[in-house]
This record gives sequence, C-alpha cells and structure tokens, in this order.
Amino acid sequence: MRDATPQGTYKVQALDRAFAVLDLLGESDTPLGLAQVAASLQLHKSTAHRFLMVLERHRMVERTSNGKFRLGLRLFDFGNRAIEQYDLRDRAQPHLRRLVAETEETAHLALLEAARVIYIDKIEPTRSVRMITRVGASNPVHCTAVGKAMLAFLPPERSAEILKRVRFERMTTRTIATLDALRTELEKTHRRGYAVDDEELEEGLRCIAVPVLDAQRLPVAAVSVSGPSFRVTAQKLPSIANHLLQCVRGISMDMGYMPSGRGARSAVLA
Amino acid sequence: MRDATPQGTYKVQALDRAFAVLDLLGESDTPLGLAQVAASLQLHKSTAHRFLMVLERHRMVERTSNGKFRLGLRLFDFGNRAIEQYDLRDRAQPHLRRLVAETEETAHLALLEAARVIYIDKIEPTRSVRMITRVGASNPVHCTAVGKAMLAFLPPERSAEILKRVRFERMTTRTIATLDALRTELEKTHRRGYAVDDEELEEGLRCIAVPVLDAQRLPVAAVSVSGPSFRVTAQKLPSIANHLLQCVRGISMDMGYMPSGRGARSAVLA
DNA sequence: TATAATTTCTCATATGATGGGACACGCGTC
DNA sequence: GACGCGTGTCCCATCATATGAGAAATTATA
Repeated sequence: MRDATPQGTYKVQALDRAFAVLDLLGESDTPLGLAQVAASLQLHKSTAHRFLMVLERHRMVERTSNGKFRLGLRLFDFGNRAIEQYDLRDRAQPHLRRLVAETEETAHLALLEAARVIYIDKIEPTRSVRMITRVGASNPVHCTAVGKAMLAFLPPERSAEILKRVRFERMTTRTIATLDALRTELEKTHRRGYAVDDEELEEGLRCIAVPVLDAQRLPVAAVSVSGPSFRVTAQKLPSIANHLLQCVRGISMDMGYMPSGRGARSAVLA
Repeated sequence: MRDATPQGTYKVQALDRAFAVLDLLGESDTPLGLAQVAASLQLHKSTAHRFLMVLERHRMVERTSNGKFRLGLRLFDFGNRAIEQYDLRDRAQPHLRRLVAETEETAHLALLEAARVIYIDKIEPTRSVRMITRVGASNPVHCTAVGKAMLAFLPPERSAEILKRVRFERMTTRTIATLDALRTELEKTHRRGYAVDDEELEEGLRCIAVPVLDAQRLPVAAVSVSGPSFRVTAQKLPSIANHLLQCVRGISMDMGYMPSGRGARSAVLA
C-alpha cells in the first residue's frame, strides 16, 4: 500500500527502509514508539531500532521526552538548502505579499515536478481561515490551478510528456477525469491566460493561477490565489487574474527575466 | 574531517553513505556530477551511482538538465513536516513581523538542539541588506544571542548539561572563548533579562535576544533582533529589548502559555 | 572523427545488514 | 512484592545484500 514506483530498478534495501521510516514519521502527526514503527513497516524490532538510532545520530529523527520518535530538524536544514537553489522563492515573496494584500485571499507559489505540483510558499491574509495546504506538500497537476497554469504554457512536447504520467485521481465530483477533458481545459486556459480550479481539488475551494515565465518564456513556477467559492466568485476572476498577472510580471522582473525585449509578448502578459 | 560523532555505536554503512551524499550536495552550491560525488566521498563509481539512483527515486536528489545532481524537493517536504510539529513557528510569525516593523532590523526565531541553535524562521525588513543566515541553519550556542538567551534561563542542571558540550570555536576576536567567561556572561544575561551578541559571531554584527518561555517558564525558543553594529548601538539596546519582550510575551500568549497565574513573574517578563 | 571522460550496467564475491532471541526496564494488576 | 505485559536495548551467528572491478554505452572534447 506504499508508493508505487515500480520501474525503479536500482535498490538499496537499507535506504528504502530508512526512508519508509521517515515517511511513516512524517505521515503520523504524533510521535511514534519503536514498537509502532516496527509493526507498521513490518520490520523486526532490532532492525527498526538500529535504523532509528542511526537516523537519530544524523538528526533525521529525534526523540521526545517520553522516548518516542519524530522527524528531526536536520531535515528542516536539508529542506531549506534544497529550495535555496531556487532563489525564486525569496524573490517572489514580496510580490506574493502584495498580491495577498490586494486580494485578501491566500496565495501559493508552486513548482512542477513530474506530474505533481509542489507548493514552495504560501502567504495567508491576516484574518482568514487557515488553509490546509502545507508548504512542501504536493498535489497532482490535473486538479490544481497552478498545475494547469504551468501545463498550459509549456511547449507541446514537454506537456505531452507530463500528460502521459497523469493518473487522474478523483478528488471531488468536479475533478477532471479524462485526458481529453484535461486537454480541452488546457487549451481554454491558454487562450484565457489564466487557469481556474473550480472545486476540482477540494469541495468549496476555488483557485486561480498564472505561470511565472522565465527568460525563454517557459513556465518555471506558478502563482495562485485560493479562497472559498463564495468569496472567489466567477465575477471576481478577471480582476483577481489581473492582480496575478501584475504579480508574476514583478517576479519575472526581479528574477532578471527581461520582458523578452521587443514585440511579440506572450498571451499571458499581453 | 567529517562530523565527529564518535560515541555513535550503531552503524548502517549504507545509510551513513547516503547521508554523506546528501551532505555533500547540500554543502556544494553547484550541482555535482557522479564522478565528483564518488571522488569526494571515496566511493567507487558504481556504488555512488546506485546510491544516487535510489535517492533520486525517493526524490531526495534530482538531476539538472545536464545530468548533474542536487538536493531534491522531497527534502523540502520532509523539512516542513518536521517543523510542523513545532507550531511555534506559525504562531510566532505575526509577532515577529510586528517586531521587524518596529525595529526595522532582521528578526530570528531559534530553537536549541544539543549545543547549537537552529534558526527556524527569519524575517527581514523590506529595505535592508540581506543577512547571510539561512533558515534551517545552525550555529554554536556560545556565540549567539539566541543561544545565550536560552541558556541563561534554563534550569542549572539543563544548562550545565549543555555547557559541557560547548566547543568554544572562535568566530571573531570577541567570541567568548572559555567556559568561565561564558558562565559570567550568562549570569549577566539573566540579571539583565536579555542576551547580547556583540560581534561575537560575525564582525560588525550585533544581536540581542530574549527567550520564549513555556507554561513552566522554561525556554523553548528565542527571538533575536540583529543588525549592523552602527545601527544597533549600545544606547538602543534597552529599547529594542523592550520590543523583544513584548514580542515574546505575545508569542507565549498565542501558544497558550498562561502568564503563569499569580505573582512571581520571572525576571524576563517583569 | 578520433579520443577522452563521462555515466550506466552486469555479476561473482564477502562484507555487512539482518532478525532471532536474551536481557532490562517501567508499569499496572493481582 | 511478585507476576505479567509491553516497552526499548543489546549480542551474535547466518546469509541475504550491498559491494566494487571492470566491461559497455553514452556523452563531451579535441
């Protein structure tokens, strides 16, 4: 019942197991004891114990006062090193803040990885219901505005590559369920210049997103505004989209992506 | 020259090696090729290759377009899960923002782990030189204001435990270099109610910090304000300290740490 | 194109992870 | 206080598993 990555031919048992441990601890919202870890992963106590001790030495896990295990702060360190390379995040932040101030809704910054989107930042308006998303978490492309925004502006060959891998999990009744439907949606998105997720990921939640384009006019990320459907109404979409476009234009400038010189501005920024 | 954790008796070679790979990629600011990884870690090509493939399958590393390796976003995911358990961070953020607005200098939120402090959040004023610190990074306790702030308000037995482990690395000419000196400094800190780092970590950088106390009046974290010495002058310290105290009081409240009921307020909040 | 420097893959070998099981602890029950 | 149960810790003989030499394939460099 764990993640299906069947084509992975290279194997190092110890590593797979260690990551399974980390996974487990990451999923659980409460620290786990040795016994629970061993049982959940079908490892024998001594094995699980050894792993946990080694992981602890590396500060990948740490023990609570009562001896239970949870994820360690080393991971936090690594995580921050990992996104550091994408300085996109730092640069984008002020623009996202402005966006949130303007729209009074939650803004997300996401990257595309395989057929999933990964949220690398989230800004929430001061007074609002907190969103469930966690920075670092991921969602399938097909049911998110950010995902569709990036796909729609990727060159055909790259998007085709990704589309092949979409699994079309159903999240709500409105989730796009077929490749054809997604293709049509992407064309619509491209024409419109922004992507919409109309309760396709989560009941009652509406999002709207536009891609951040690099110097070659290729999407490197996407910014979205999300809020409860009753506030993010169909009428408001164009206005929000405008704020979004301003925002990503700002980000692109800050990243040093020239407005692509002369004429020929893409549909998005036009 | 690697990390000295000699007493760690439990060993899983594969894990140690895998983490060494991650470490290496984390240190390097530019992606590395298989050959470089293998050479740096004295692993044989095939071994390094296998590891990298497995790590890639787990998305702990990813490949750039030219085939080189760097840290993967899965680590970012894990890191955020790890920090999630300390919801301190989320709760503290608004208070830190206010603090930054008031002082116009950079604020940090840090935790204590072993004899080091780990920065779990950083807020920078809009117009300012960017600080070099990275969220997730760590520093020795003895040369940071946050470290001294926490140590000074820890119960003697706990702080003694930590003091034993301090290595007294020299960072600048002003870095505290002996256990005795540190002890005196901690007493001073305790009396004063706030800790000061006067260019002890970095030339030209002055910091001031106070601990965040939990319901049992124990430090769980510390908040600091840092800036160039010419702006963060000796005269300004008390005023900044006041803002800091307000800030941590706010955080404590938000965390549900009651103002400890009746009388007996600690020196810090008094 | 030739040549060098990569990365990828295969496979026999012995190293090193494995898990059975013994021990020690804390805790509630009898 | 003795017993049982559920913990976590530790040791060590066994063999499954990771290992690295080297060949093949790919990509960069001259």
